[in-house]
Formats: sequence, C-alpha cells, structure tokens
Amino acid sequence: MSRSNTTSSPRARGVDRVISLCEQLHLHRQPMTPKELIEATGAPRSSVYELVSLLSEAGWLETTSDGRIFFGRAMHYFGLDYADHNDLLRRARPVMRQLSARFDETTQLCMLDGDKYTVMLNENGARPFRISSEVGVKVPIPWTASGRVLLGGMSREAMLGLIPEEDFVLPSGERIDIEGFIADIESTRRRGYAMTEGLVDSFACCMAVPVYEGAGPARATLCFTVGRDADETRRETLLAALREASCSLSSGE
Amino acid sequence: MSRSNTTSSPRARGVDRVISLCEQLHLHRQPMTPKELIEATGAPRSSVYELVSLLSEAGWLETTSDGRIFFGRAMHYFGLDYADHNDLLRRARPVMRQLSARFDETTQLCMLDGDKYTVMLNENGARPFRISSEVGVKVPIPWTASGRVLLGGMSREAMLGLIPEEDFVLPSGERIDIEGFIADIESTRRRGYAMTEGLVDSFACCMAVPVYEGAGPARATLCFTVGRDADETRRETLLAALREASCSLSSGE
DNA sequence: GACAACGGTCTGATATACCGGACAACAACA
DNA sequence: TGTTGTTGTCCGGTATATCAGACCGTTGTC
Repeated sequence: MSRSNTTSSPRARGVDRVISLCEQLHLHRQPMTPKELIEATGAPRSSVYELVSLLSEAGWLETTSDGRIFFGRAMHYFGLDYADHNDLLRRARPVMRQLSARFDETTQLCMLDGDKYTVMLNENGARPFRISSEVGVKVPIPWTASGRVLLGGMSREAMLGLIPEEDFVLPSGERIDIEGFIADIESTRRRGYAMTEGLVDSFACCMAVPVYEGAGPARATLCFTVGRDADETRRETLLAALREASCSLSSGE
Repeated sequence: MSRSNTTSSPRARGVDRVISLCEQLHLHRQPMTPKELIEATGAPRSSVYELVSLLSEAGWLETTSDGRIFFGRAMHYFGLDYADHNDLLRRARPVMRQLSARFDETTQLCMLDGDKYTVMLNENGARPFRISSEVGVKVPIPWTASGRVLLGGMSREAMLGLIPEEDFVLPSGERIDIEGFIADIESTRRRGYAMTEGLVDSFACCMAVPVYEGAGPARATLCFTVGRDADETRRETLLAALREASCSLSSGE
C-alpha cells in the first residue's frame, strides 16, 4: 500500500541505492533473495547485483548458503562502535540486564527516531520468547506507552506537527482520539509513568518511565513489557524498580 | 607505515568512498573531524562533505556536539539484525554472559576474518575495565591464543598461504618462529585448548578452546582473558568451564 | 522437447556523480 | 592590520558509474 521504498528515479546515485537496499533488509529482518531486493528497492537488476557484490566484498553484506542476502560482519562491528560510544546506551545496558534478571521480564530502552517510536535496546527475560529483537523498528508514537512519556512537556502544536495524521490509527483500525491522547500525555507527565494494556497487541501490558538528560523532555524511556495477567502488586513492584533504575540513568546535567 | 587506507584513484565510486570512510571510523574507534576523515581516506574534501551529509540524513552517521562524525543509529540497528540472525552469535551470547558472571572474567568469542583474528563478541567481567570493546578489530593470527586454535587442522601450506609474512612479527618487534608456531598449533589441537601468556600484552593470560560447527576446522573460539597472576587451580577451573560451554555451543551437524 | 521463468554475468552508451577549485566566514597570531 | 590556516558551501566540466538489455545456464512445467 504505502510505498515505503524510495521510488527513486532511474540512474540514481550508487550511495542512495545502497542506503535503500540496507533499509529494505532491515525492514524485512530476514535475508532476501536478489529478486526480492530488486523489487523492494525498485533498483535495476544489474545495479543491485553490482552493489551487493561490492558490499559483500567489504563485509557489509553476506550471502547465506541458500543465496539470500543479509547484513554482514562489518555492520556488527559498526553497530557496536555506535553502541559503545553512546553514553546512554552504554550505561543502560547493565542496568537493564539486572532488571531482566531480577524480574525475568523483557526490559527495553526506547527513544524517538524522527517522528516514530523505536526500541534502542532490548533485554529479554530468561524465557527466550522472540527470536529476533525489534530494535530499530519504527512504530507510530501513539501506539505505545513509551510514546506518551516521550512527548511529555511538548507543546500541543509541536506534538501535532510531529506526529503524522495516520499514526493515530491503530493496527486494529481503531482511531485514537487526539484530545484524549493529549490529556493522556499530560496525566502521564504528572504521574511520572505510563501504562497501557492491549494497545497494539492485546496480551501485553506496557509500563514506561522517563529517562532524563538535563532539563527538557525525556531523552528515552525504560520499560517493561509484561503479560496482562500480572496483578496489581506485581505491577507496583515492577514500576518501583523501573523508577529507581531510570533515576540512576538520568543525569541532571 | 602500512598504508591501510585504500589509496584510491581520483574520481572513485561513491560507494567505495563510503566504505573506506566507515572503515576509517571503525579503525579510529572515535568520532573524527571532517579533516581527519579527509586525510585518513584520501578522498577529496567536497566528496567527504557530501557523503557525510548523505549518510547523516540516512542515520548511518551522526555528528557529535563538537562537530565530529561517528556512526549513527542505523548502524546499530543493522548490526543487531546481523547478530540476531547469526545462529552462533545468538546462542553464544547467553552462554558467555553466564561465564562472565560466574567467574567475573572477560569472555570473548573469536573468529577468523579473512587472514586476521578478530573478536566477535565480548562480555566483560563486572569490573568495567575497558571503556570500549575491541570487537571487530583485526589482529594478526599468530599474536593470539585463539589464532592457534582456529588454525588447528589446516595444512601447513594453507596456513602459510593464509598468514601474511609480516604477521609473524609481534608488536614488540620480536619475530615468531614459524616452525615453532606450527608445532604449537599441532600440540594445541591435540590438547584441545591454547594458553598464551604475555604474547601481545605482557600482563594478560589468554586461554581459548575451539567451538565446532560440523566437521573441519573450528568455527570460532571461546576464550577468557585473565591476569597472569591467576594460579594453576584457577586456570584449571576456568578451562573446564570454557570446555563445557564450548561443547554446548558446538554442533556435530 | 518446447517453452517459460529464474539467476547471474557482461557490455556499451550516456546521464550524472564526483571532484577541483573558487569563495566566504572565522580564528589565531605577529 | 595583514597573513595564514581551518571549516564549510557551491558550482561547472568531464571521467565514469549506472543502467538497459543481450546473453547463457539451470530449473520446472506442460
């Protein structure tokens, strides 16, 4: 439906081709055949073949045994360079591990990426539920508890200017009331945390607290994703732990 | 001395410029100023500026507050995609965490990358010693314990063909005797592990065991890096743990 | 066996990306 | 104040990267 791929003109710059190629791989989160890549990017066949071979030589991409293409070692190296260099991520990792270990729940560090919400770090509980994390997957802000925290303190105009109209429609087709959403954000800000149930997925309960960096809006959120069956006291416990952890991560600047 | 950067001809392909640009960033492991990037890559000024801005827009690079350039979020996403998708890495991570937690030592998963040795995963002990990991940094094979394990089972010719002549010279300037090295590998193979002391760095003791995937040479090694002051029984304990862990990671195929 | 779909390589023409170099803003310094 | 170095933007010519399409081997289907 939505042509997410850059409907690029013919004779595009190689670098742009490379970028859209990698973006497609990230979207699919699975190795892709050359054919799929060609169709997904809209790039000419010969260009895709050439670029893939260039990138493979550099270790940016790898070809699996069945001829599919996916990210290679180099990306792993570069990604770790980024994560190691990023202050917040580096400090958050051990904290999140401890949270996950202690409560055996999935802990996430979430941030805004442009006008979308995204998971930056994911730490699973012991039970290895999901095989691949969803780090870097962009989700409309109104769909999430964290989104409500991250918008805290923003002006009404800035908020509406930021969020695309269509992002207020849930996967179910239901539309989120804008006024209610704004009120939600305000009460979230006062309360200091957000908790949503069955917003995107009907079995999950999401709780998020802000992580600050200096004054201004929250830099990130720390959150638990738990089953809806968790009872009240359990939720209290988890929230308290989140608050404490986020406090240790926040910096007054 | 060694011109590691691709002394590329003028009017090079943009994609190649991008590749060498990122490689330089990875080598430096620190944000770089435009000037440094220009000098390191040998690319024209205008090209670097243009490419950096293209890549920044895509989130591949980011500019720090002081105008330096480093990897961006996108790399983090792609890198995690790679690591999540890679069977060995995914399985190794929890195992390594447990090892590090139990013994409070640095655990690493190492592999060959071309004709070099490199760390693929690094799990620090509790004491946060080194601020940035060395994942993806290429090191001559003969400098390491893991290298000796990884070469196990290779023919003499293949080995000598693989390793560049200059890689037998240690950072200290000392030259590693080739015959001794080959004998070392053979005894390592028989023994089932390698242990080196003060090879690259005089304070460390490195112990490595192979991780197999099907028949043939080891796919990777699992290793501890400990202080040389660790006594005999401690070393035995650690080795036993490594062996057990590597066994759980290896697959008969 | 004929036909179609697919997977990959190769080549030549041409649109354009890349680069040299000009330009401006700013700082350091004598 | 003039000189020198650095940081960044912009522009036009031309070397060349990109792309259309031909080509070939393989696979599957009727």
